[in-house]
Amino acid sequence: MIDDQLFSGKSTAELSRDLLGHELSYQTPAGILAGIIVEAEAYLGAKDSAAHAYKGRRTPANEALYGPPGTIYIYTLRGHHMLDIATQAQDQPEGILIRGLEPTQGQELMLKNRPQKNFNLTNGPGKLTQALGITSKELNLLLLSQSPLTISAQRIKEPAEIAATARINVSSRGDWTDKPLRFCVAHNPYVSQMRKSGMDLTNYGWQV
DNA sequence: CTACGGATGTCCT
DNA sequence: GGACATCCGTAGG
Repeated sequence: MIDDQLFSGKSTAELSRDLLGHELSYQTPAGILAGIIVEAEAYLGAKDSAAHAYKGRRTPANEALYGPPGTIYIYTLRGHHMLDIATQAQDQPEGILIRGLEPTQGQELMLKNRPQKNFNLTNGPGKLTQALGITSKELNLLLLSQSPLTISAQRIKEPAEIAATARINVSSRGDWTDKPLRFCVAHNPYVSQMRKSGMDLTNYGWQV
């Protein structure tokens, strides 16, 4: 995939929404692991009080956000690895956090990496990296196009409905706390914190 | 099935 | 020494 094709000319919020339904795949020596993106959050750089680059904060740890579109940003939070993609031009530190995946390939490997039941396999940002076997910052700062990670250029599935909500575990950040910058496939069971009663177990929230 | 609180590893101040 | 873009087990309805 050409990174520019996927990321050009759109706001980070639009890109987050558009990524739903695309397939993320990871080529490993043991095999290919892949899943459809069902949840993503946008973080809007220096002005966004919930973002790592708020007020232009720039450290070795968040350097990847300042890279060109398609730069992989891996960071750890309380011992878990998070997967982000930088979306805008160099030195414009906006990015997308991938928060939920519906597995499509390599589920046996995922279960080996993360022995958990049902949707618990990949329904959260720390969970999906564990299932994929991303246990280091090895991919940090790489471009998607130069890495074993790829995102399909087209949607594999069409969401029946897209929900936009406040971002998860972002609190007390003024106006930015409640902005609807989290996008997910409504009723898909691999969306984090999805209530059982809200799940569509027939079509998983996709158009039929 | 939901809500809550403790565990947890880095990074930055 | 504090602050986290989290996860899981347990307790209670």
